[in-house]
Amino acid sequence: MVEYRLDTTFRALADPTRRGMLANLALGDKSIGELGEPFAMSFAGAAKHVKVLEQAGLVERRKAGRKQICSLKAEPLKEADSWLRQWETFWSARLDRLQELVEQHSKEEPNG
Amino acid sequence: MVEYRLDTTFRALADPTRRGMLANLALGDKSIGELGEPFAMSFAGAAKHVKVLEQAGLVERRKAGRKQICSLKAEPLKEADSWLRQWETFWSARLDRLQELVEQHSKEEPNG
DNA sequence: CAATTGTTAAACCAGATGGTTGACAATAGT
DNA sequence: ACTATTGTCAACCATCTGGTTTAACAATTG
Repeated sequence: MVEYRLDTTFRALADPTRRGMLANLALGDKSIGELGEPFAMSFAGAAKHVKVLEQAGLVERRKAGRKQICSLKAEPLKEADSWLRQWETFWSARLDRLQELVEQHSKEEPNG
Repeated sequence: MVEYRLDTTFRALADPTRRGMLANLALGDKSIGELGEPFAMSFAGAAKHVKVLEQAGLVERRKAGRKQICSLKAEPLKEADSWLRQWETFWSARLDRLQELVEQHSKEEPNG
């Protein structure tokens, strides 16, 4: 369903600069210049990061005069979270024994 | 706290082969050969993916005779999920108006 | 039309990724 | 000891990344 999008979403999130930009956008819309400002980086460099976020569907741009205002689009984050929650049982301590049971079933070689 | 680990975790998840391997591991422990089998890929290629997962702390290996059995470690997934849930309010429809309010506060230029 | 501001695009670089092949090591079975 | 199985490692390749600089384009202001 959204499998193909997980690639770009997770990739976009794999960079601290981009996560920082998202955090910044959470406080309100920002221009590309404003987004890049905290990161001691060239404008073009910041613009590349924004483009990655945009291609992942995490930010949307709209023109406002000569600026382009970026706003957060959380939908892909929701999808990524949905995917991650599939694994909830595996980090839930109460179900550690379930995992052990699964192991018992697939285990073929005895080990000491 | 775990910020540095988010980099490697999200990156590891950004590849469909590796997500597939994780899904496979959820069914029980597997050797590297078994993990690579479904992907029509050289053994060495699969081993590289496993290494990425291992460095992200998502799989753990233990020797069992001449095989090395990989098992799922969900802790980093939990951390990634915790990070994502910070954004829950932004994809929750009920709080769309909150986002609008934030926008109002940071907005400086009127747009038509 | 010119100056300023905001953004895009292109060329370039070092390093990482995803993949291959081939040589090698270690274990299990005969 | 030999062979088959399982895995490691290094070399190699094409492509992507994250970053730079520089130049060009677009829109607003004057």
